[in-house]
Order: sequence, then C-alpha cells, then structure tokens
Amino acid sequence: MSNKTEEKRAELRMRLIDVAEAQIAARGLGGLKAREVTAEAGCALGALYNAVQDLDTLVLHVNSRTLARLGAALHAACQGAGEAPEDVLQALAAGYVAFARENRRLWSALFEHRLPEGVETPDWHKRDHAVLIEEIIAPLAHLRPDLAGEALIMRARTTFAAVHGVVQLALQGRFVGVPEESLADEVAALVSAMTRGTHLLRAGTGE
Amino acid sequence: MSNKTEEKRAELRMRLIDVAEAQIAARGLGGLKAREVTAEAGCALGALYNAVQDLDTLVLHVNSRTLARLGAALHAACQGAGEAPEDVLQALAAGYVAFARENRRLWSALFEHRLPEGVETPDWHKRDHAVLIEEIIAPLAHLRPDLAGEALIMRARTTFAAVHGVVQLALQGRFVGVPEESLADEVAALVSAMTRGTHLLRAGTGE
DNA sequence: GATAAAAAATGAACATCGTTCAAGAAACAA
DNA sequence: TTGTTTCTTGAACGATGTTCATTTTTTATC
Repeated sequence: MSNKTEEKRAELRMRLIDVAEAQIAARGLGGLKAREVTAEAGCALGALYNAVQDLDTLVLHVNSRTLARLGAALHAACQGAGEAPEDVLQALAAGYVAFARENRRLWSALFEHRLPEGVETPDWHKRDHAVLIEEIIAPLAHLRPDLAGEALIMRARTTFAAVHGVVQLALQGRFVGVPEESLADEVAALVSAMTRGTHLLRAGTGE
Repeated sequence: MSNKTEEKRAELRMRLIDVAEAQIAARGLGGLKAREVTAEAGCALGALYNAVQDLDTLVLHVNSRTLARLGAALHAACQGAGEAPEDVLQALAAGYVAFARENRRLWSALFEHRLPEGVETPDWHKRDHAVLIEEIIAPLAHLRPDLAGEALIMRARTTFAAVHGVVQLALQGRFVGVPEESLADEVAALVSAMTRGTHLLRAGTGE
C-alpha cells in the first residue's frame, strides 16, 4: 500500500475519531451510532469499516485519546502539589475527580465500554491505561519503602481502584454512591485514611 | 383485575425472572435476549411486555434477587467474625469478594446495567441496594464515634465504593485491575489501611 | 349456563442497530 | 495507456427490542 493511500486512510480515520469523540461527549457511549458518525464525517456507512476494524475499535481510539488527556491532567496535578507523599496522592485524587467531572461522558466511556466476550483488548490500547497508575507509584514508594517491583505496582493499582470506585458510583448517581457535592470531600477522606493507615503500618504495628 | 388474573400474571413474571436470571448467569447481561427468554419460559414474545414493562425492568428484578442474596451473604459473613470493628469490616470485604467471584455475571449485572438516559430507577429497586452498606455502618460507627447520621452513611458508602472499585476492576480483567489471585490480599490490605487510618484520625491528629 | 366485557396470548410487522458485500469509481504501477 | 489494486458506496442482511391487530381465554353479570 502506497504512502498516499495510507495517508488518505489515516486522514479519514482521524476524522472519524474526531466525530466519534464529539458524539460520545455529547450523548454518551450508547449514543454512538455508525450511521451518524459516518454521516457527520462525510463518508459512506461502509467506509467506516475500511478505516477502522469496527465500531468497538473506534471507541478504543477515542478512549486512548481520553487517557492521554487524563494522563496529562494527572501529571499537571502532581506539579502543583507539595513534596509530601500524602500531598501528592491528594492532588492526584483531586485531579482525577476534576477530570471525571469535567469529562463525564468520555471518562465514563473508559470503563463502560466492553469488547465482545472472547475478544482481547489490543496491546496498543492496553498500554495507554498505564497513565492511571504511573504517578501513584513514586509517592506510594515513599510511604512503603518495603514494597518494590510487582508488589508496589499491585498496591498502586489497588489505590487507584479504590478512588476510582468512589468516583464512579458517585458520578453514575447510584443509590450507594455518594452525592456529587460531597464527592471531593469523601475522596479526600479516603486518601487520607489510606495514606495514614499505610504509614502507620510502616511505623511498625505489622501487617 | 381479579385475583386469579393477577396471580397468573405474577406466575409468568416469576418464570420470566427465573429464566432471565439463568441466562445472565450463563452468558452475562449482554446475552439476555427477549426472544430466548420467552422461548425458554414457554410464552410468546409479546407476552413479556404484559408481564413486565420491558427488558430493562426484567433485569431490575433479577438484580433485586441478586442483591437479596448478596445481603444475606454479607450478613452471614458478619456473624462469623470477631467483635473488633476491623475484624467485621475485613469479614464483610472478604464476603463481598467471595460473592462477586462465585456469582460473577449476576454480580456484574448489578453495576453493568444502565437504564436509558432520563429514566429514573424505580424506588422498589433502589431500596434493595441498601444491603450493600447496611452492615458497614455499625463497625464504622465504632471507629468513628464522631460521625453520625448523614455523615456516617456517607462514609459507609465511600468505604463500600472503595472496596467495590478494587473488586470490579480486578474481575473485569482491566489492565489497571489487580490480578484475581491477589484480589483477596489487596482488598484486605486496603481495608486494613482504611480502618487503621481512620482510627488514627480519631486518635487525635485531626482531619 | 349463556352472554357480554375485559384481559391476555400470539407472532407478524416495525424500527433501529452493526456489519457485509457486490458493483462501480479512483488511484496506482508498469 | 492499461491492468491491477484499493477505496467508496449504499443496498441488503441478520439481530434486536418493542408494538399492535387479531385471536383466544378469562371474568363478570344476568
């Protein structure tokens, strides 16, 4: 396949991702329709399947973009924080809450979307999820110098997942979710308890 | 409407819920099809919409059942635990992990299912979600005697959501999720950190 | 028990999806 | 220029949830 051809295809793909992103942002993941995306992108329905494997793949591309923006937001949140590990973790959590609220539907799509059973997530997209825990590792390592390697990464995932759970149930408006007004406070309290509990462990009471 | 009529309708509804539950357990929420459910229940396609408002409502009924079973499991987990608040919370978390693993697809449906935008969850189903935090309140109140009423309930929701987040990302097999083998340990570590951190706060360093 | 009214059961039909595919148009290579 | 590859197109296909006119069953009344 020539360069020009691949360029053309990439251009249409980009246009489709743009439109899909806008549609998800406007109407949610469930509001993404092949016919509307192609109509808005100015191509035929079938052209979508030449530019991209299928609609699921298109969502993955949108999600990769969102993850990149989220990664940048989290990185920025760190810069503005103090040195103490707890300060960094609080800043990260607050940044996560802010991003989720400001990008509700796109953020929601990150976890709402499911590939058909038996279909494995492609590696290029898996890698993009790393930003969710990258910035957690350093401050966590300071709190738990006894942890390293795999165990440290594990604990970082757990830390993220805990905060994420609170944010997700809250923003979904679930019965057991916290109301959105108290979300920031509750997350702060959670991070505070987690870091101090962790720190206490290090101090010697044992695990 | 006579008694006999209502009885008949309730019987079919029960049969439909049974079948729907089995189908979700076997093939997941996405594998629930109106045609298959009615075929297996031995009624016509249209009969479903006389017994129940729509397919979404059928899912809510299945979810209510799952919540009741989950509530019983959590209650049982408490009984077998010690007196100390942390022991109770650990037992609850372990019970939650066990239930989720043993009832993967039905448990998954609880949080996977979404009503169409703008449709409010009916009250009878909302109430059934209370079991998720009921047992958390008492031990949490012991750890935080300064909290009461609304604030205590809030913190219970946050505690549940944190544990839930870790379980959900793990069992979904997400990249940032913890592998299933370490799930129990990570949840235990999280609960430990949360309770000790919480306890530490009570001890006086202030919030 | 006969009969009228109400309810339920039925499955064809409809609307809306994602996806495929045969045919024509365009781009490329020789 | 010509033959080959690729892309584009939109009709068609197969699922799917839901509706609806029709038929069947049940209930209520005399």
